[in-house]
Amino acid sequence: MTENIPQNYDPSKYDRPSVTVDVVIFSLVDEDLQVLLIKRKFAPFADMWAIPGGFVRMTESLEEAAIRELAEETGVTDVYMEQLYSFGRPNRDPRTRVITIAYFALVPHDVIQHRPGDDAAETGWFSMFDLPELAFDHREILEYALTRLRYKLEYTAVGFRLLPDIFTLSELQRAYEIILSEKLDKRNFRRKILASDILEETGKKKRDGEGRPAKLYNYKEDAVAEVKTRRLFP
Amino acid sequence: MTENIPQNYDPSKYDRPSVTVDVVIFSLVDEDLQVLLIKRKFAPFADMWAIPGGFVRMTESLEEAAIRELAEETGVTDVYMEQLYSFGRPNRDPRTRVITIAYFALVPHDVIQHRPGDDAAETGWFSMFDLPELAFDHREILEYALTRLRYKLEYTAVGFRLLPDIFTLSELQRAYEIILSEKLDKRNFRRKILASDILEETGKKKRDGEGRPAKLYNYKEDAVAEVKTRRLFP
DNA sequence: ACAAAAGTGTTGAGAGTACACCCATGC
DNA sequence: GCATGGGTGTACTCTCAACACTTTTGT
Repeated sequence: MTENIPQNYDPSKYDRPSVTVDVVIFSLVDEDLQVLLIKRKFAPFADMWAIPGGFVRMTESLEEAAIRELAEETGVTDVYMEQLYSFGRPNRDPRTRVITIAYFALVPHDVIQHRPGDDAAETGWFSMFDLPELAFDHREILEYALTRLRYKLEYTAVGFRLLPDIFTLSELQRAYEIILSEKLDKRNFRRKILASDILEETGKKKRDGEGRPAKLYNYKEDAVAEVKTRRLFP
Repeated sequence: MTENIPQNYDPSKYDRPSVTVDVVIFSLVDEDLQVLLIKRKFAPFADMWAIPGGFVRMTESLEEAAIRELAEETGVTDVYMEQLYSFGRPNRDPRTRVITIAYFALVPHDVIQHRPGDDAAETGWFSMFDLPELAFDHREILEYALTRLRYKLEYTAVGFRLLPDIFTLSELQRAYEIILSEKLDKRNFRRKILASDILEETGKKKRDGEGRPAKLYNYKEDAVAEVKTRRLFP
């Protein structure tokens, strides 16, 4: 039950931890899987980088808090986001007990609005494969997020949520290769992605630079979030 | 980051929600997947059944809190348990803001100690397929837990964590059938389970009642928790 | 000997994997 | 015409699914 230690205790009587949401914001930047971090200005961990996040307000749900944090940092709302895990080691924040519910979001790079405004904190994009020193237990959270992202790519088809609205199959394959850190076979990739039936041709073609123009695809809006397939890649 | 809305705010200044852990305790009882519930004695939801849980103490981690709750209700500590999801809709508890981190545990029925002591709350086992009316959003939590349990059974081999230390393959298959609510093919089941290489023969045989005595198995202690296989069942 | 549950193999279908060449365009 | 990236098919292997009879025990 939600509380019953004894049940007649007023929950408000107990010591209460602070509760935050942290949002791991993934994007593909420069052929790299990157994550948005914020530079802390104050102790503890002053001048170190940290995952964007903040307190859960008393009137908003956890997911609303995560969406709000995401919007504050990126100006974006309609992206793939899911709850990752909750972290609550007693001294993860040296000041006081802070429990954080971590989310992760997949954001197409082209929709992100740089907003140095708001809380005026310095932000930066960092490669997931070359992270700076991080505040709190944030490295652990990022590593957990990467594991989960890779896992999801293997048995669902969320990868395109990191790409612009329309994209080529080569771009999608490159996204998968970057995140999984392994090379995939072009023909097998295309067959499987198309077999999952979540993409449709736009009829348009991408003509830029050299080479044969590529068909542009978008994803079907009615595609179920969790495409229950077998693992997409070995 | 863990908190930075502005960063120099003392986290302790914010309004803080109460934080609980709720533990969905699964067990196999009478050829049925059942869950342990507690009868509430006080408002809100007086006399309704609820998932056992309680406040997270300031000095314990979330997992420690879940283990403590589990031990309080069942007297058992060394079982399979994992964090399920965090639920935080603002009015899920009508009294005040309560965020709960839900866990689920798989407990072999034979190790459970009935303990009507402790908080003297009435407890009961209920079929997951015939639940009573539940307090708070606890029905939602239970349904989520069942979905997750079924999903895990499909691609890992945690099913035996609901059985006694040693068990027969028929007992294990029955456990899977009960939880998945579908009949499985005996030969295919045995082949797959044995192929996953997490069980070993004890050399003993179960001789009770009629029929040919069955080999008894136990699971290898060194079996990795997450057996990364393809889905075990269709 | 018979009732009851344990145990065991094979076949066909579908999915996964590996692999190499032609196509459309820009310069 | 050549450089660049896009696009395509096939053969082999492996996994999955369907399916029925024999074995060992207790009574």
